[in-house]
Amino acid sequence: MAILKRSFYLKEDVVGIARDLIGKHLFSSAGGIITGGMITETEAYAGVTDRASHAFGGRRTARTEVMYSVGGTAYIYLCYGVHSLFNVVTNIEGIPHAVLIRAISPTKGLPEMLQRTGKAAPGKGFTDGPGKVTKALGIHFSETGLDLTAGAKERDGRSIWIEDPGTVIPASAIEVSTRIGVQYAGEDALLPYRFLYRGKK
DNA sequence: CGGCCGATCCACT
DNA sequence: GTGGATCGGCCGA
Repeated sequence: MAILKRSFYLKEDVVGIARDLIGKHLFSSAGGIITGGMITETEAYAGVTDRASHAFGGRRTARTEVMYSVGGTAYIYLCYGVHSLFNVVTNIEGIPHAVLIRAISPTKGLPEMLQRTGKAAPGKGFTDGPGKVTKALGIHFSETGLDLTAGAKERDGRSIWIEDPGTVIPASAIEVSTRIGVQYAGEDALLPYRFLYRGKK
């Protein structure tokens, strides 16, 4: 597998990147322990014109500043005071596009993921939500701003990266729908910006 | 500085 | 199906 290069993240079509991230593999290294899995659910957040985005209207705050970083940067924030949500920043520096990783299918480091989540076995509902993905991978919102293109090179004992297994996911295996939990976004809540991997079809 | 709220999850009915 | 947890960020005063 090859680590996704900067060029993958620099494209301006954030919705296309969200779709292309389905089937890629997300990895996390913490203190030498590597965990990861295939990305099976994503959502695109289209920056200043998207009411559901934290950067809507060009808002810049200490938290959202990371969204304006160069594509290939991790934007991780705390949601509901409990969950760290992991996003991939896309597009060139200055354009706050991002893709939320909502679910993965575990492929590496399963024992560690079970330990972190307090589960006995990876049944349904194991890593099928954005808060559960970060918990299983040991990702914390304090790690926002990490460079996703640095590979397994650790910074402060942590690193996060995405690899391309080279497998082609047919369009028929990807389901498109509206985003979750963004009712407040008005008509933007109706945009088809959510992608789910469906094994067969 | 005070108050409200969230790109969620889980326990409980 | 529903409501509570839980706390940083954001906004208004």
